[in-house]
Amino acid sequence: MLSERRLQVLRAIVQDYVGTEEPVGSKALTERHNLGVSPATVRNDMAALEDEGYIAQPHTSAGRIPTDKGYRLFVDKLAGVKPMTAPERRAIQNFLEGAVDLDDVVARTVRLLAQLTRQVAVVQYPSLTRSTVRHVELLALAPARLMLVLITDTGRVEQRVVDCPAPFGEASLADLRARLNSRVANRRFADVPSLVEDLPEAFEHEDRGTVSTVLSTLLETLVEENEERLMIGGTANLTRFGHDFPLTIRPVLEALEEQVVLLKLLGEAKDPGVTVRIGHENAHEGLNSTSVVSVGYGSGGEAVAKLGVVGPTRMDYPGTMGAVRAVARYVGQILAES
Amino acid sequence: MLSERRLQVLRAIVQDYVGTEEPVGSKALTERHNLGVSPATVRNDMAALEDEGYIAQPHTSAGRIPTDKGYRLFVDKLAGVKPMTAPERRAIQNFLEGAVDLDDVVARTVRLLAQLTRQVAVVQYPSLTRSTVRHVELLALAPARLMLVLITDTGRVEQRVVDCPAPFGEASLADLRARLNSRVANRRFADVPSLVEDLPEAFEHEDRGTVSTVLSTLLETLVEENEERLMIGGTANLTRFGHDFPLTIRPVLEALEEQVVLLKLLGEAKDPGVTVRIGHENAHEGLNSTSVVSVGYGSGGEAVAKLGVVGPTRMDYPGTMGAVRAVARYVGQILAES
DNA sequence: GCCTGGCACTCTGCGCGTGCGAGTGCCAGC
DNA sequence: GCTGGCACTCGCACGCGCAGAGTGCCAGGC
Repeated sequence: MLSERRLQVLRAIVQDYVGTEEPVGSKALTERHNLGVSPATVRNDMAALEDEGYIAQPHTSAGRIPTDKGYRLFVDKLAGVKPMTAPERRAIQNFLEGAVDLDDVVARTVRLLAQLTRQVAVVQYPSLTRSTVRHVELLALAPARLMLVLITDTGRVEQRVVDCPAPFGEASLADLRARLNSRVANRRFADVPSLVEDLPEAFEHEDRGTVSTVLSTLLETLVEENEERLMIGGTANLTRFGHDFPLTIRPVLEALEEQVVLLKLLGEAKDPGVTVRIGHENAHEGLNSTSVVSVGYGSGGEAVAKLGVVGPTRMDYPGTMGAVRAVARYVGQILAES
Repeated sequence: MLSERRLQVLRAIVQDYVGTEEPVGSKALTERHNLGVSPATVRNDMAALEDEGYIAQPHTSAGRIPTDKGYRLFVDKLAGVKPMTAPERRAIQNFLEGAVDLDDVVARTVRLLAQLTRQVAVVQYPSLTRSTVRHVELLALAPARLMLVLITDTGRVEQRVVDCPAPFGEASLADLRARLNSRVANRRFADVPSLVEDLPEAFEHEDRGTVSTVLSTLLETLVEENEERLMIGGTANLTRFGHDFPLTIRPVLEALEEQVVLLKLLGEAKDPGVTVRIGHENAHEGLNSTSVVSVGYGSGGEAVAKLGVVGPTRMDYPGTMGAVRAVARYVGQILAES
């Protein structure tokens, strides 16, 4: 177990390194933070911290920089979440309130996050699985061809073309439309399967095939995961990453283009609160020198999707966590209102 | 007017520079291209080309590199469009045919373009203004609140909530829905306004306000320009841009995040064929050291949207133009089929 | 026992001077 | 109008030395 002072030394190292981007030495530490001890003492502590793997030297006779493990300890034990100031919160709220539709909400959120954190922002569209159905619409495109349109409470619209096994009359269509809506409107997606299970039985024998097809298409749409979309922004902030450019940002840009990778990344965060994954904790190789700060957000109490930022492991964790948390909270509010 | 040989020298310079990324000197030129003359002669030609502003020296006693003006001449007079090979064309077709919906088509197109050209790809979603209406659907959300859903032939779905001035009965709704569709289905957006103009007159006086409101919402949706979306990809290719990194790519990344800028950029290309805008020809400052190769594409004979790539002015123009043209052609085919 | 000041050592980064090579411009000759 | 030759100009890579920052260790003091 590390002594209290050593933890303070680690905290000071992280703070200084994040601020200056340069390895920090014992002397500079004692000057900037009043630790109440001399550089020599700090050096001993640093040696101990290095033995434990919390900090490292880029090369002999340079200052120390935190390791992933060091950042982890910092985030878990040494730093809180820095709350946004009141003016900041107002600005967030104002900016998000101007949104006109779901796309706009997401777009604004991305922009906002990128600006606040000066990092790359990733926002997942509100996912289907947790939301509720606002309306289901059925249109006849042809006698044996329907279009199914699903409208969710978060304003998302999904459409699917359904090829029917047999022609489906206008009357049956109206009937199905009405029955469907009376059963599933304002119900949660998760509840839909059991609610529509017995619907085919209410129809004439010749229509049952079509009804079943429509229902299974509907259920497929509900669970469809690969339709999960996300938006990213602030990639220009990658240019502030480091000095050794191309090598560092190339894999990051590549990873950011893989929606799958990003969705997995956000999905991994199970915590109800803000989740931080540091450096090698990220499964994807290209992101081994980045940290991901993410959190769920939702229109009610429940999380329907995630958002977060990707930045260098050397980032301002308290500030970033604060910004991410605040933005998530306000997006949730906006979604609940609309 | 430049002599034939001088044009050849310019062409050789462009080709070599694009290949090597290094200023090209007179000796190297005569070695790689058999111009039939000595380096000294080439030097005279180069001096002339420099006087005319087609090439420049980064510094005294270095080789020459083409200027924007030089590239312009090269593109206009000296280079054709390099057609794709048969296997390449097949690969494009196969890749695009796997798409399941519009989003997927666009996503695949972006990927493909980025891979083929090894540059940043930009694809605009098929725009509304040129396409036709497949179906208009009206749903009652509340007695005086409707949802208008517009489905286009390119598979795009737009929805709007309409607040009515007065409650609108189920019968009137069905009536309006039927009339609307019989008039506008399969008609081009541009024709819709004149086709629905007199619709309110067919309704009872008390419903006319609502009908007008619905119609104006529909028309707004049709012309809505800010709803134009686009997708970009291949930003990782920016890392191959040059040596002087952060400075060069930062503004480019920033520009790429401004949808407005990109839409304008693509919109500027008026030509029916492939359009090339080189360096300072791009209005946006951040793109002054890039070239944009773009072309319209569409499901029928007509262009409904644009796509293109953004890359360094030092790019393989014939190859890029060929790839862009080929991809546009096949996307058009795919859209027409679906 | 822990902290402290001192000291010798190590390593990086930077400025400077040098030599090399690539490329040019010009000129006289064919 | 083309060619070969020649002197000249730069930029760049390399090597050197120096200063500065930082460390580890040790002996002494609270």
